[in-house]
Amino acid sequence: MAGKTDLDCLRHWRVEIPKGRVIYDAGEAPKAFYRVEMGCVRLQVNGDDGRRQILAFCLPGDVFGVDLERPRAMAAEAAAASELTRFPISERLGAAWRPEDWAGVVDASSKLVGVLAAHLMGLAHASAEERLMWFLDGLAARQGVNRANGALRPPMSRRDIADFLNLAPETLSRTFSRLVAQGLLERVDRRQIALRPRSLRASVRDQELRSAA
Amino acid sequence: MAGKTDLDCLRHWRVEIPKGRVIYDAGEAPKAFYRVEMGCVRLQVNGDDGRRQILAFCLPGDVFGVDLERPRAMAAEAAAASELTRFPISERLGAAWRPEDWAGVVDASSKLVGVLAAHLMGLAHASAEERLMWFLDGLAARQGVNRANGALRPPMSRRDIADFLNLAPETLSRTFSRLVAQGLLERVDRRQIALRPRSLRASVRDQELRSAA
DNA sequence: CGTGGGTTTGACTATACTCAACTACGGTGG
DNA sequence: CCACCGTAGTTGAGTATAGTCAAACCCACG
Repeated sequence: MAGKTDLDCLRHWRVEIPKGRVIYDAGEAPKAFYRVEMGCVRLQVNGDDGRRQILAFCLPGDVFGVDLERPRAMAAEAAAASELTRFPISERLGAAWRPEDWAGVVDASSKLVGVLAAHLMGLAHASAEERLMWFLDGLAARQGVNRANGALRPPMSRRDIADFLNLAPETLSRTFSRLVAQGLLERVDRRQIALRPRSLRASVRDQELRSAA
Repeated sequence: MAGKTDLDCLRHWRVEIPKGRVIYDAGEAPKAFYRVEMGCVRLQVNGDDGRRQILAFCLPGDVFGVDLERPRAMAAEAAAASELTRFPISERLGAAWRPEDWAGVVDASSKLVGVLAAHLMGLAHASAEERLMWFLDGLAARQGVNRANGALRPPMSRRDIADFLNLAPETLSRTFSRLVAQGLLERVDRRQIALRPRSLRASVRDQELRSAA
């Protein structure tokens, strides 16, 4: 969702958002779009029965809220204390925008489409273990890992991850434990996780199968 | 996904697509976007294991393929014999486009985001019965029903519906039967379905509960 | 008239959910 | 500084829902 073009030519400023704050809600008229500079924002749809589905996590560099001209289809909330750049949308929407600006917005929107498509695919026909590994791999690729020990530090709560993967929090927790038992993950400390490199996983699986046989 | 602005000012022409034909594939460079005039197009992601997830069905009036400037995240195939309007994308992407044209593209893209968000929400935490009713309600709202008997005629195969709802075809079939048994649906003929109006459903549910007690 | 793909039904299984208890951490106040 | 409390997370037992494998069926097609 990172914009390739230079959005900084548009009017913008920084804002700080505490954890849990609603940035915009579903149904609102769009007044701005945003870029994440620090922290983590979750895009979500809230069901009428209190359930929620998290559609995407936005990390530093990601642009969100570009679905203009209509009531917001989703809400955006800070999953962690965050710093954003806010790009207000004027009434005379984009009349002064250059083609590059439009292309940047289309690009961001297209990226969101790609992310949602990948998400839908990730959830489809995948077991809880596969979903979690898919999520962690994606997170590691986007946010990077500690070079020393390969540790990963998800900025969002377990609850958020569960709602993202469409799992009950209990199932997520159990799945974590199972992956640790299989040697695919390691708990570095309370909030850090070390991922076994992809290249080693096949052998781990083999051991698993051999010991089962 | 219907474009509000007048896309017809852009260069375009009609194309006919037989059922099952691939319109574009995932990973391709985008060469055009399209509007459905007749028939039905499915947007899908194909898993490496032969599985596929259908992300959206595009009906007459819907614009798709506006995710420009990047390899396609998804494939588009004709779910039924279709007629499309093709809008080619020139190399000098949109240099000659007016702001309204850009707005139209952003609008179509935003709508797709909304559709995917709704889809993700529809699949999340919903039983097979709820998913199917959600799908049929949505289809009836978009495509309309036969005024005489309220019958609905899905243009896509059961297999497509199953892949859209992330259900096994067998489960979908069973779910149809269960809803018919509950009186929420009726099979008019082989391919037509009559939906019980929303206003009557509560009473049907009540009967169901009373007979169970 | 025969063949074949898409669809329906059946029996069994596996996976994730629910309900519930328990634990560990972080923040707060004495 | 330590005790307390509340929240988030983990673990356990039982259940329910949808998936899998397998077979029958039906209409459309040649």
